[in-house]
Formats: sequence, C-alpha cells, structure tokens
Amino acid sequence: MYLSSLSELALGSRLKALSDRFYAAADEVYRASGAGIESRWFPVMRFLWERGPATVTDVAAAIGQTHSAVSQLADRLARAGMLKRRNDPADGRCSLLALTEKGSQSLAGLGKIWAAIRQGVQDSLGREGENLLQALQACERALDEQPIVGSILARHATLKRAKVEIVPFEPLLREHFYTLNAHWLKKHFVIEPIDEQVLRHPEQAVLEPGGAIFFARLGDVVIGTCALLHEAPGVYELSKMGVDESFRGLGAGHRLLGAAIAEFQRRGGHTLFLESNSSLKPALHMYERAGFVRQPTIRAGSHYARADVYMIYAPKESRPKKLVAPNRKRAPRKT
Amino acid sequence: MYLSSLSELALGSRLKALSDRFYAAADEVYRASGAGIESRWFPVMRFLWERGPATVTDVAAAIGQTHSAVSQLADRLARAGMLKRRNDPADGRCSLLALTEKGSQSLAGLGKIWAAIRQGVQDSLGREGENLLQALQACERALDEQPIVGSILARHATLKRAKVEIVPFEPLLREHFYTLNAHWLKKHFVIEPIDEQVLRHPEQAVLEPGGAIFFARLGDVVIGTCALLHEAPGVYELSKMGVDESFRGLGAGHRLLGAAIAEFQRRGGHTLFLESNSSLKPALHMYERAGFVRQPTIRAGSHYARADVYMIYAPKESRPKKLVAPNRKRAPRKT
DNA sequence: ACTCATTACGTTAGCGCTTACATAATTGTC
DNA sequence: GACAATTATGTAAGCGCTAACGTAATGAGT
Repeated sequence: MYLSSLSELALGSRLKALSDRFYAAADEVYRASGAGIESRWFPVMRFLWERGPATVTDVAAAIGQTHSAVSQLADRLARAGMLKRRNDPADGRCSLLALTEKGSQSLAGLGKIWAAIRQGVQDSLGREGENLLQALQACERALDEQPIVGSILARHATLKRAKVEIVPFEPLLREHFYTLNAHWLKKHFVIEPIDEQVLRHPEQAVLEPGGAIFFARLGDVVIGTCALLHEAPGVYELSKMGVDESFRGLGAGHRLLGAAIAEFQRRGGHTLFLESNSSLKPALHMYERAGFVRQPTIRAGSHYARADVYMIYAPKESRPKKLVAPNRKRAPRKT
Repeated sequence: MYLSSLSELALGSRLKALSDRFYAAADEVYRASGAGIESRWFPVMRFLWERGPATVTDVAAAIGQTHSAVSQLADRLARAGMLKRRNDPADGRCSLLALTEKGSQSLAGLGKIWAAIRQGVQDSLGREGENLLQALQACERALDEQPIVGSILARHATLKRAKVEIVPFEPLLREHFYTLNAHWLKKHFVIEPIDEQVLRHPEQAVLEPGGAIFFARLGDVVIGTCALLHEAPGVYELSKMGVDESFRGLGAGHRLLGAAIAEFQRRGGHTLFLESNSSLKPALHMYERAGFVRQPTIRAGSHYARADVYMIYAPKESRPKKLVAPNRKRAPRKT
C-alpha cells in the first residue's frame, strides 16, 4: 500500500483504517451470532457490567472518550433498552448509568463470543496480534509520558537552521554509501552481486576507475548519496542514487543529481546514462526534470536484472522548462 | 487504562484513539510551524505530489479510502486553493486531480517538517514506534489474506457446543495451576515466594495438607482454576482463583467458587475465608454474590503482602437474593 | 449499431465522535 | 452563609468518513 511507504507520516490514517476494520469485523460477528449488540456499545456495556453502575464521567475516563460521547452513546443504549439513567442520590449533578436486566443478560450470553473473538484474532494475526497489542500499550504509555509534539518541534527547530550540503566521498562516509542504498534495494528488489561489490568497495569499484561519489548531509546526518561511474572514455553512468526515506522532500536527490551532472561536465564527458526501474516513479520524474530522456529500449548489456528503464542525459537548453507555464506573470522566485 | 484489560476485544477503540492522537499531533505541528496544511490533507497531497495528476479512484485506492471520501476531500482542497480538478481528456468519466502551484509549493516547503516528524516520533516512541509500524504492516497483510470474521465464527461454532465443566485436580493439569495464576499475578502484582511454592507444588502444598484444587474446562482447554486450602481443623481458605482472560464471562469463576464451597461443606468445615486485594473489583463482587462478607480488618498473620481485603463465607439463607427483585413477575428462567 | 453491464464519479443522508457552549449542582473561601 | 470557582452533565453544530443512490461515460457482446 502507498500509505505504508510514508511510515511515520501517515500513522493516523493507517491506524484509523485498521480500527475501522476491527469495528466492522466485530459488528459482523455480533450480527452473525445474533448477539444483539453493536461493537461501539461494547466498551461502555462491558465496563458497567464489570464495575456496576457508574457516572458518565467515570465511564468516559475508563474508556478514554469524552463525556459527550458517552452521554450520547448512553442515549442510544437507553433507546435500545440496554441501559437506564438515573440520578445519583449522593450528587445531584451526576447521572448514574446502569445496565438494565436486558443489558446484563445480553452481555452474560456473550462469553463464548468473546472467547471466540480472542481466539480468532490469535488465529488470524498470530504473533503479529500480540505485537500489535504490545506496541499499542507501549505507544499509549510513551505518548502519555512524553508529548510527541514537543519532540517534533524541538527536532524541527534544529533542522530549520541546517542546510542540505553536498560533499564528495571520503573514507569516513564509506558505510553510508552501503546503508543508504541497501535500504531501498532491499525494500523494492534484492541486492544483486554487482550491487554488493560496488557498495562494499566504493574506492575500488567507483573512484579508482575514474568515477565519483557524492553525499548529501543535513547538519551532521548523512541523508543521501549518488555515484557517477566511469564506463568508458567519455561515458559515465549515474547510479546508486539513494536518499533516506526520512529526508525525502528536502531536495537532496535533486542536489545530488546536479552535483553528479556538474562533475560529468567538468570531466568533459559526452554520454551520461542511467538504468532504473519503471516502478520508481518519483525517481524517474526527478531524472526527467534534470534532463534525462527515457529511451525506447533497455540498454544492451545491462548490469542489472531489475533495470527496465534506460535514460540518457540530453538537456535541451532551448526547450521551455517544464512545470512553469511561460505566460505566468509572477516570476519564479528562488527561496 | 481499562480498555487495555480487554485486549483483543477493544482493539478498534484503542486504535481509533491512537489514530486521533497522531492526527491531533500532526495538526498541532503543522499549525505551530505555519505549514498551512492539515493532517487529513496530507495523504492525498503527498500522493499527487509524488505521482503527478491522478484520478479520484486512483487516489482512493492508494490511500485506502472510498472514492467519496477523496472526492469530498478534493472539494475542500480545491476550496483551499491547493488542488484543482479537471476533466480527463482520455476518459470523460474521470476527473483528474492535480496540485496547483500553491499546493506544490506548500509541500515543497515541508521537507524539514516531515524529517522532524519522523525523528520526533522516533525520539518519543523509540523502538515501540518501529514495533507499531511493523505490527501494523503485518496485521494489514494478515487481514487481507485471512478474513478474521471467518476465523472468529469458526471458533465460535466449536465453542458453542462446548460446556464449562469443573474437574478436580489431576497430575496432568498441574502446570495449568501455575500458568493460570501466574498470569494475573504478574499482571497486577508480583509472585511472592509463597505463591511460587504453592503453585509449583500443588500436591504437597494443597492436597496433602487436606485441601482441594479444581479446574474449569471448556472443551479440552483449561480455562480456570481455584484452590481450597486446609488451614486448621474445620478452617479452609479459598485461594488461587484464576480464570484465563480470554474466557471471562463464561461463568467459570462462579462455577469454580461453587465447587470449592461445596467441597468445603462436604468436608464439614466451619470457617471459610479468603484474602484478596481491593483493586480486583470484579472478583470481590463475585465473592460477595457467592456469600462472602467483607471484614472490617485484614486477617492477622496474612500470608500475602498484597492482601488488603479479608472476607469470610457467611451465607444468609434468609436474606433476599441480590439482583433479583422479589416483586418481578417473570420467573428467572434457567438457560 | 444497439443494447447491457461496468466503471468513475458526485451527492445525500447518516454515524460517531469532537468542540463549544449552557446549565445545574457542588465545593471552597472569606 | 454568600458567592466565586469547579465539576458533571446535556445539547448543538460540525467534521470526516461511509453507505447508498443516481448519472454519465465506457466497454463488450451480438
């Protein structure tokens, strides 16, 4: 799914979706087994069943919702005959919620369904279900203890001053060349032997034959890399472009590409090509914007099994820039 | 939180709550950093930003929502000037969604915020965040492959025929005596040395001194246990009552309690007491219904550090049964 | 070419929850 | 004991989503 590629950025959406699936599953089970209750009723009813009559606020605190939600839910439950409200004799403000006979009996008959749900969830999800529960618990606690917004804003404050800078290869950064590329390779494809060779020994495989390697840094974090391979006299290959997923959108890829092209030109190359895969659409788009043109066939004698796209650098100075309509009034301002 | 005690039964509610927290956090971050977008907009906008113009259905499929949701969201985004709809020249049914200049620029300026979110989430949640992501991914896939409702209903079908039966101790069940008790002990308290002694060696610690142990079985699954300890001539202690969380609500606890009391009476005991903890409210409630009466003080010379409740069995045959009002017309029917 | 099923989409009603507000009861303070 | 602050609640409006429906365009089969 697309959302999973966003990882931390779309947690809310994914959790919501999963939540809905569980609600729907529970409703389907209750309906199929003639239980006569709805999934949304369950937390309130179960709480009242275990703990006896309770006030709206108590219930709300227990099940982690607002008093309004509980109050409205209580109305619905009362209408369904599961519950009745009465005034608390001790405190005139409170309205005590208590299950009716019908409500208690509905729940009392649900024991086997609950057992079936627990077992069924374990059947379907196995260890993952337990992992999910544990992670849920841990995240709930972590969020209670350390407000996440604070952490994010603190990080943002330091990131804001930092600028992406492009630096050439140096031995201290060697391992980043491997890890940055291994991550997306493992995610989308497999690491082929030639990848392993190049990534593990960049000096021998890239630099000594006359190529170049660049890194993108944000502050002191290495967030991306890119290699220019020397294929033949005047012929270079752009390869091993990788940007840490956490740092997409900072323009690091674009800058790395620019640095590689500049180096290619500085060395007076006449041909610059790259091989990629059609599933990597954002990357292909970026290559196109930088001046690469997709070729109708794949390259003869390609290094990689995964290559199904072949592009050659062919900047046309004359052709109008894409994405900027010529009749726009506002001049594109550099920020 | 109460919900976490329900584990698999309230997954929907907890996931929803966590989802809302992440949405709220994201909105707060976007607002605080003046990003000008809302958390709900993000998946659609990011998708269009990465992949270029797309139809409503494409977007909906990518972000896992209905076309209606995307259509309505697109209206809101268009109103905010982030996006515009246009007709697909190739297919008159489709309406292509494309970011406006403003939309693209809004996203282009968000790189550092996204990086900060990823880092901040990792700061706050640490390993748990990764676990959550992995568990999410795994559960999403598992649910796609094996529909959970089927598993649950299958389990329910077999459970429905099964009946809870109470059986006395036998050596084959020895380990259940430990595991059933260890689970709730570890969850709420710690396992004290005397617990370990009794649970590991039930024959020596319970049976040989003149006590008894019962198990509750549902089909071939052992779901609960309970011990009657012989304290002194005619004096018995009810202890080590434990029911598997997955099987609460089947009346196993009540049945076990009944079996223990019957055994106590069969042996002609005159005093039956128990020690418990005030935090175990459902259990205390069950003891009361069975005829135990809470004492004003804790027992002198208690075995357990966790005991702060002392109850003595004192059934009053004369007193009206609780929970069944005497003036009800309908006779309580056994099911 | 002419149906008929399918597909893509927009619209409406409704659900479940939240926020914001109003109100009544209780508590604390002098 | 009067009065302000707090607490517990109900109600209204709104948000984000879904389900259900209707409509227009497309594709398939003859």
